[in-house]
Amino acid sequence: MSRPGRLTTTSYAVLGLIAIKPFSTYELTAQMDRSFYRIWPRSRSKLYEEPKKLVAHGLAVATRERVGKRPRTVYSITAAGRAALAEWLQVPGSGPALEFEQILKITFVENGTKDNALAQLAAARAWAVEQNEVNRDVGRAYARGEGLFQERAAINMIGGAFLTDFYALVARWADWATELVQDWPDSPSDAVLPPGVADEVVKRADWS
Amino acid sequence: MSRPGRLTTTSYAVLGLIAIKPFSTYELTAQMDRSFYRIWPRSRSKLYEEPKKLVAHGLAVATRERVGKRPRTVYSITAAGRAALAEWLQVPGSGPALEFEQILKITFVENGTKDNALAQLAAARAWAVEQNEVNRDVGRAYARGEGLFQERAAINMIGGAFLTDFYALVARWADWATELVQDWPDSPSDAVLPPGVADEVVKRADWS
DNA sequence: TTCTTCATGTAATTAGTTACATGATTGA
DNA sequence: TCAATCATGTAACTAATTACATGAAGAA
Repeated sequence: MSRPGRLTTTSYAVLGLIAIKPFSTYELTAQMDRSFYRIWPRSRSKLYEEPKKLVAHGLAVATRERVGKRPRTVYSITAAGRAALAEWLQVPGSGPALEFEQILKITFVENGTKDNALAQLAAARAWAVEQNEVNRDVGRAYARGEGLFQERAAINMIGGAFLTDFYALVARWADWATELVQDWPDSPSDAVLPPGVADEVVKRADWS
Repeated sequence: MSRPGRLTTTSYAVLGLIAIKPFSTYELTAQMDRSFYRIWPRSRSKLYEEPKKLVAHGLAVATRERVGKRPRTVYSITAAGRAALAEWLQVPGSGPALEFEQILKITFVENGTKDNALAQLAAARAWAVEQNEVNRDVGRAYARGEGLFQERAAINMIGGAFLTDFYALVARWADWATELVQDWPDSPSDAVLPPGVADEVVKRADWS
């Protein structure tokens, strides 16, 4: 009776995809890129494993097809799968978790130079610009009615708007920080906070 | 000569901490919470392993002390360690990675109810309020000159400001999304995008 | 003196990534 | 017909988490 591994958030993410329509594993990886990769990043190879778990739990069924002499597997959701999804949606998800290596490096920049800090900030801003351009183009296409799965537009907008604002935040923050750091002395450990800056930032936290 | 594992970003984060001053492993876990946990979250047990790797690489030295009859280990950085840190600061870090399960659930909420979506949004807002209150209190204490390691204030402000703005973003986004979702029909799969919303969001992406 | 919280770790397990391998299709 | 790219996976490895265990110190 081979214990199938426990279902993880990633399992449900895959289950959510095949709830839209059946997908082959390869198609799943493509869909991940477009649907949840930016809020739930996982490697491609995961998407070859997870569906097997779903099948073991009876939440999906696998259909073997062949393309030429090459086999491929298409996964479809079962009734039990839909029920499991609905239940999963009822349990509160966890709040956002952030990994931000560029800030981490700035946190320890006293062991390096002011230029190191400026470079990390520039990289962060460039990252935001790049992400934003992709995001904006997809959004525009969608607004023109060109996107895939248009019937999901209202739902997708919720997450899309968050990312839009997030990229803008990263860029604005990088600009703000760059101005501050430019006034630092060469050695970051000698940097002092200009008067008023701390208060101004604290004031931005005054909404809750 | 037992191959020590490769150094990861987490290794350097720990190295950055002991560069401030020597810490015992337990103190390291406490420092992590206050310094980098929110931008580089790792479990406590990691902080018992990583220093051993640093020692194996010659970047730190371990001093065995005892408290009563109980031993403890204090780690200090070496000259090679400082050099390694400085070098690490020169390589560009990766951009922010986000994991946001609440949005993930909203993405697949067509398999559930409108209330499911509203509940996820409420949870997200509550999360932001909670994080913000802690963050704001720490910031205020710092502004009054009460925080630990005040000499690092200018540096810490950079990352602190990002988090401040991030929490505000999450809350404002949740409010915005809640208003939208409240107008949905009961079944999320029937939701349609009100005219103008898509354009308005796309416009917010128009800065790069 | 007992309970709780602080302090200090190890062991077992797993989720996830990186690297590899190769068939099918298309266009130059 | 050759190269490039799309499609389809497996295997090996490891970073990270969860669960467990227990001594010290202070409070009640």
